[in-house]
Amino acid sequence: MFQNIRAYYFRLMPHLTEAEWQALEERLTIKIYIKGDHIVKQGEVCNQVYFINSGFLRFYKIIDGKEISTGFMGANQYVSSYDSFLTRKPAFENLQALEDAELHCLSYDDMQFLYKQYPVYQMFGRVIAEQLFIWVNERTNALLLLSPEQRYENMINNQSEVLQRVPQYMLASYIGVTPEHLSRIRKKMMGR
Amino acid sequence: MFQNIRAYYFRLMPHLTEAEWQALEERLTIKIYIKGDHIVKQGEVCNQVYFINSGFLRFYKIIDGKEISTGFMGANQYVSSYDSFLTRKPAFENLQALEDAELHCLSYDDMQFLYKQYPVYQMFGRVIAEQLFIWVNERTNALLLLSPEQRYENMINNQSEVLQRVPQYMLASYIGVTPEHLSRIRKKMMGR
DNA sequence: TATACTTCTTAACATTTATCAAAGGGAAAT
DNA sequence: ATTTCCCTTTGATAAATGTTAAGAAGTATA
Repeated sequence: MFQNIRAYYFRLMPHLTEAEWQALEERLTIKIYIKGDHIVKQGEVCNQVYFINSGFLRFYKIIDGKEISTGFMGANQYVSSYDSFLTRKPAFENLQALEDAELHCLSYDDMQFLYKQYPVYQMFGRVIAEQLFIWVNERTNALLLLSPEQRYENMINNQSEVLQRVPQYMLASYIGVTPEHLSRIRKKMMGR
Repeated sequence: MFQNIRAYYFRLMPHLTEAEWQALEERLTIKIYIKGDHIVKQGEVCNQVYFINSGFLRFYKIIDGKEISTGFMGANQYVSSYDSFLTRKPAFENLQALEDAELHCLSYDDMQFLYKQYPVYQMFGRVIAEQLFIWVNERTNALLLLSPEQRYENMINNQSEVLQRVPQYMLASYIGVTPEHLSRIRKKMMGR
């Protein structure tokens, strides 16, 4: 049932015991979403962290009536409106299934329980937060230091799965340009 | 000697014991930097986390021969080239004292020791990483969703200390525009 | 199949921001 | 007091990106 997420945890924490794992496993729930469904809506507090067993998700928000995609995640990744989850404040973003998805869910209360009862999960929380920090930090640098064209090239080189699964107009807003401009960038890059 | 950082830790972890604190305290070292000094240089691995007891620091990097400031930090803040510290890879950024500074330092090895020996510090590492994530996440959103003018307004409202301590051309690169353009933004905002 | 719908492309034009150059102002040094 | 240096402002021009509108290509739906 939980092979993928189990492998994920044991890879991250090789010394995790079966007892510790079971304390987690018995708190996991499974949710199925179909394409287009919302897992978290802007304005709600996010009460879960999700492990993507299968499917493909995105974060997006509406600004001035326009959709702006802010992240894409596929199978075997952890995902959450983590700032909302941590601060217990309403989420700024929507989390949506771009393809049918099976998620394994852990609630905020259960996670706090695990933190308290099993110190090893403090380490898990630390490593997750560290990875998220590293990831967001890279994204900030890309937005501050690279041109839209360079950001698109980065995606081609490092996130080709996203390119294949996501319509171009979502990509455009993720890169920080209009769909029309991304189209021009692609044309300009054709020769290479 | 270590009142400030001590208060910081106990505020973050009210149940910290004296024994746990002392294990940390005896591993702290003090370093003094004068205005202009580099604490971490681009290309070096960052081996310390720093607590700013006094002074003012910035991160910056050189791109195409131009300086771009990527962060400013003042007293009673934690600071580190944290992605380099975590990944043990060379830092992408320079960390520099903009004013004379006294830093309290903890090495990577000592931190790993504390993580292993005192589980409470796993929680500390988690909370630090979580705070960093929330902070960088906000910055990403500002860069993706706000205009340069709005980003400058944000700094006026939320980081006025930075405005007072940092020359305008450093601010400009932090906001993501040229110094000339920031000057025009300021002119345009004069009326309000 | 026909129709509607969504996405992508293209073009003309508008706006924002960068670049380059020069001048002004203030602080530190002589 | 004068000079020098660094920072900021200003102006003219150029480059990058957004906006609007239209059409093309592909896909789902009746």
